[in-house]
Amino acid sequence: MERRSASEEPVRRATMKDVAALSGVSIKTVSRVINGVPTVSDELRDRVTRAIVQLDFQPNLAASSLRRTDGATRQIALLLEDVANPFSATLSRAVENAARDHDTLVFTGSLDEDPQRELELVRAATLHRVDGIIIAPAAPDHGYLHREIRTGTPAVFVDRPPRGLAADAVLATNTEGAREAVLHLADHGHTEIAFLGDARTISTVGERVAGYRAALAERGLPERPGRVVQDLPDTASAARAVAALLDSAHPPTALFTAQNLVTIGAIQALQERGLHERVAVVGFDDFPMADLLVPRVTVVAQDVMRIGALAVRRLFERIGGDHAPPREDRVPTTLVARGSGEIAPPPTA
Amino acid sequence: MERRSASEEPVRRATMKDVAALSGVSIKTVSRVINGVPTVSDELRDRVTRAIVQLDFQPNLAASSLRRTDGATRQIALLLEDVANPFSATLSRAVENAARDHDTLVFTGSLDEDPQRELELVRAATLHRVDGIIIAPAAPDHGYLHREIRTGTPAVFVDRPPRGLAADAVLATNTEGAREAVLHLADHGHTEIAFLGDARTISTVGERVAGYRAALAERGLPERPGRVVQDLPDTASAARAVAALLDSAHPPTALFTAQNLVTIGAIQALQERGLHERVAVVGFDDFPMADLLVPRVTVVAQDVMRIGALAVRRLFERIGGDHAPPREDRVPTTLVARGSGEIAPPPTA
DNA sequence: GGCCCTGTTGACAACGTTGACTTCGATGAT
DNA sequence: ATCATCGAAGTCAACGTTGTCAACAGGGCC
Repeated sequence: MERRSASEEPVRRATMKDVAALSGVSIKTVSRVINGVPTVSDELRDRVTRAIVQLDFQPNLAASSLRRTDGATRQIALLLEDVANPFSATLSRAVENAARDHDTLVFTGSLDEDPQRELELVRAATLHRVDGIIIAPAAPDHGYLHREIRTGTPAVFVDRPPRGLAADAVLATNTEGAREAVLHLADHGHTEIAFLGDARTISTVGERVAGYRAALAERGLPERPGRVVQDLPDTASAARAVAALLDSAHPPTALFTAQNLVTIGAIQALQERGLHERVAVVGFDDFPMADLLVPRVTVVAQDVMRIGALAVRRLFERIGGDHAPPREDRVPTTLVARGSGEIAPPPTA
Repeated sequence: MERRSASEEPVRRATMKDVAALSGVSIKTVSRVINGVPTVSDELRDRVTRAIVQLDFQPNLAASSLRRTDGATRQIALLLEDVANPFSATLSRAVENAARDHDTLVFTGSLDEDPQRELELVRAATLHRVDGIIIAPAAPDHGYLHREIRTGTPAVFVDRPPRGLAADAVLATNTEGAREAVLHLADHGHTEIAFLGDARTISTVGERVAGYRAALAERGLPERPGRVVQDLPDTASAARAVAALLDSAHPPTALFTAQNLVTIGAIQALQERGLHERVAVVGFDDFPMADLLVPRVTVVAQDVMRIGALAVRRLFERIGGDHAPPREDRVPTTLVARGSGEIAPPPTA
């Protein structure tokens, strides 16, 4: 009768030494087999391979990266606003997929728009000696990253460009996307179009405002005072801002909402007043369920998978030793017309 | 005139040796200061601390975990169905927050319901010597994990229990939640309630069917043939299944949709037929936008943050050396009535 | 047959850190 | 004054791997 099964006992992991002993070769030869060095005879390679399988040997990556010249750890960090929001989650998936091709694992971390948290997470990432960092930054200045880049941890920015630092960036065509959204509304007859966006400290907001203004100018429309509302941090404040606009002397007939949560807040406000079939809305950034709402929501969608894939490619070029000057890639947006952006203005303005 | 700035040159990272040299002590003393060993005089501690700051020294975690007896790497893996889906994303956030308290970074990986991918990712995780694994499994059998657990990588299951392996699990009260949902529909007058779920290989589905049947029995309602539809892998197939039910001889007046994507597919199908204000729906799992749809969607919500926090706590107990028999924690669900679940059946049945 | 070259293998040190042990001087008891 | 004791510091080896270099065997060439 067996008591607590012997298999419960913790078991030591096999090392190269064990593999070497079992296959009757030197440790170095095991190392060569593991790393695919060609100058190993077929016979030894066979013996070693069999021993590896038999012992379920996995090389110790820590020891390996400690000794190797490049010190690669096969892990990168992905720092995002919040992994629970759709944009970040999709990006995370894109990065994971691309990193898989490089046999690399991805740490994800959420910054919550908190510069302090950004510092901590970058610090944690370098402590773990990640091979590189992809970051959608929260901090207003990224000079602090210069030190990390110099010590061999390259960084690629996504969604938002670096400030106070020359580094690679993969960004959406914010200005063009916003312009297209507002032109779309104008071309459906709207002359009274409001802009709603989140914190103006976020550089994408500035670009989107610029696109909004460019479109108005292009169609010869005036920008009325109070029509550009910024610094809306969440859904609720966006809803309040829309309510205030609708109560103003000259309510807009169309809204361009420059961010996800703002779009949702705006829709809530319109629904509450029963105006969701009357006031046109185009949002920046697609979101799940956008085509289940009534009306279905027209958006300017970012190609998030592409952004992620490009960022990873760029990062691995840097990891591979590319020292070319930093580059900024822009990924085009797509207008997805679903209904809310095609609502015509009321006949009498 | 300076050419390419000297600061572009890669810089060697400081080691304990550098810190020791600068502060005039032995490497061992530096190690003691880093690890907070009390038997260091205040003066030396001061000198070392200053040198650490001056050199921006960060200990090499790889070397440390290589040498330490416990071999801790301060990283855990979180393997999920797909980080881009809301349940997984929220869980990911919960785990990240909890892990932060342990100065631990989190690798996330997506399994896509692919058992092969699960094996690969677990393998990658142990290759990186993570301190532990939290997994929402895809594979039908987890015996393979026994080896990893024995070699010192504990695993905690979330959302779905382990099979063929004794391991900790943190799960929702699936049966009770489903029962509550169906009772809710019955108590609003429905006698013709359909069940729609995803792949029956997923154990949660079985529990939810059980809850459905329990509720029917409790209210003395018969289970009509064809009313339990399973194996709906995505939104589109769920929509088709609902369409088929509505076209049947005895269409249900209420739907219990046992998973996120199924709920969304069902709503799409109802919207297409203009029945979304006629047929009652209660979904398992909350989802973003559920309260923006018309009608707003009644759901049985899981406390995902709690599940994540419990899983991390349990994992770190294991990492800390707890050898108690595996435990299964159940986290209660909450019914959130929003409208779609309170639609009454048509007067004439 | 001797020499050099090539191709395969192994011995050894080193990566940066920590555990075990030693050293040294000061303290306290006798 | 003497010796055991203790605290604070240091020395050394080891963790598991890889880079460097040396050793060796076999083959082709003169």
